[in-house]
Amino acid sequence: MRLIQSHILGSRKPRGTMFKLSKKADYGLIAVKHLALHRQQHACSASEIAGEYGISATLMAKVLQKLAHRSLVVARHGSSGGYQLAKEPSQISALDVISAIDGPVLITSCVTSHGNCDATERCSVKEPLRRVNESILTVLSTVTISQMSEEPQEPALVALRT
Amino acid sequence: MRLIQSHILGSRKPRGTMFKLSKKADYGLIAVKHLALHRQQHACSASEIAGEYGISATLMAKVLQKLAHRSLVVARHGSSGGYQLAKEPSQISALDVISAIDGPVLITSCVTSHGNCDATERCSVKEPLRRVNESILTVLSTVTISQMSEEPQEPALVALRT
DNA sequence: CAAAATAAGACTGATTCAGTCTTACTATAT
DNA sequence: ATATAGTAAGACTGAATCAGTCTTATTTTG
Repeated sequence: MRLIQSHILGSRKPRGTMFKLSKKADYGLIAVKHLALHRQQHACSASEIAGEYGISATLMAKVLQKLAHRSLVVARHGSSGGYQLAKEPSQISALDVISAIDGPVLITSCVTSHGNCDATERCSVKEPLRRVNESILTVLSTVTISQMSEEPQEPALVALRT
Repeated sequence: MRLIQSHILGSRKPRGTMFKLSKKADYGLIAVKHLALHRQQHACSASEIAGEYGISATLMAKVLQKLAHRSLVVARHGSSGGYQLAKEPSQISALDVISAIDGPVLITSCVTSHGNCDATERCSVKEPLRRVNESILTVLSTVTISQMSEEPQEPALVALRT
């Protein structure tokens, strides 16, 4: 017998749409925000954070490992160890967290980091989509962890190249 | 023996990231842009458009069917039939096309159209992500098909609620 | 009536994602 | 020193989704 639905957030559900954060990226944001709130206190262990939000401890550990790899958090081994933010919450963007876990944010496979399509170039929407992609990157990099810990404030303006 | 790599754009490749348009949505944008360019001329058949970009005809047909369902294009049956845009290219946004094919654009499962998470609400990032989601919707709805058929112009400004 | 087109749905293989498990390593605290 | 509590890392599994195909029916023109 295998445990199918093991924690609150549940197993995979019908997606309903593309354009979605992976759950791991989601968990990463939760973890980083948690660390931001408990900053200056003790280091938080993966299990501690996981328990707080009803997420599997080992899964949260994996997420935090990736964040540590990208130097967004620092890990302290041993008992009473755990994770702490490596930077100020205002210096960490949502994009930092998401791309640390899921890799680069690209809305199409055409828009690679080198700018070339993965196939013969008859595709006519590559360039327009590249501009859309940049706008989304701008949005994600504008939102910081410290902002995510506050209430809504002044709307910022993001340039959208059309 | 089965034909594995049947058309130019190729079969599935490692994704490398979340936050990506489905290929069908991509094909939808290509098709709509094509129809915009050949506007006022004859109706374009699915096979005609598919052939132009090296995409499977039946697959392109399915994409166009979804677009017709959402009244973005109109279908004409019979020989010398095909598809035509139902609106002006300036009245069709990238968001229209993408959501017609993939469903509503939601960056997390938490951010449903009803605004409530699919699980117990300990999630602390739901509200910030909802605001990010809105910004992305704004970006996508700002880009029109007519803009995608032009060269880059003036940057537009999109409000980002932080 | 035949040809060419759309319409719609079932089906398949590949891929990816979420989550688990296991093993090894490391540092703290008593 | 040694037990303990933690991180580190990778293999593994089941489920879900996606891309694409195939088949059958329907509609319209010529």
